[in-house]
Amino acid sequence: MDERTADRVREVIAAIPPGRVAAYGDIAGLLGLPSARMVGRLLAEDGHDLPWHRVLRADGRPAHHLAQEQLARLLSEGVIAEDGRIDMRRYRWAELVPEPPAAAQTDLFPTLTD
DNA sequence: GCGTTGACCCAAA
DNA sequence: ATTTGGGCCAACG
Repeated sequence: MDERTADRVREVIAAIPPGRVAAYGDIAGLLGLPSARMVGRLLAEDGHDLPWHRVLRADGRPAHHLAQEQLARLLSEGVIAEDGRIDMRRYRWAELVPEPPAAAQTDLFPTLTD
């Protein structure tokens, strides 16, 4: 993964508003990355500056090792976990768009669509 | 090059 | 609701 792509990933994550969340796969899909693992990998080594707590797994559960801290941080900005799980339907920010439905909201991230 | 190892994802059982 | 299995892909030894 080149630096350029890494920067785009960081941009997207940094843009997630407080109180909203996104799945690793959402971000990967948004940028056209081949695998959601890449997002997790990036955060693992270089996520300290980013709002990493707003990124969770697709099922609404936090990353295994960071579960406590992540849920605590989310809670402090209004994202309530129920039984250790976040309701993605309510808090999800970015959505993966496999096939852009007509003139969709492509202006959300004009600089990232290439 | 090959085998492991992950802040992953999804369909099926 | 969980577990299993397959697919994914870069980094490391």
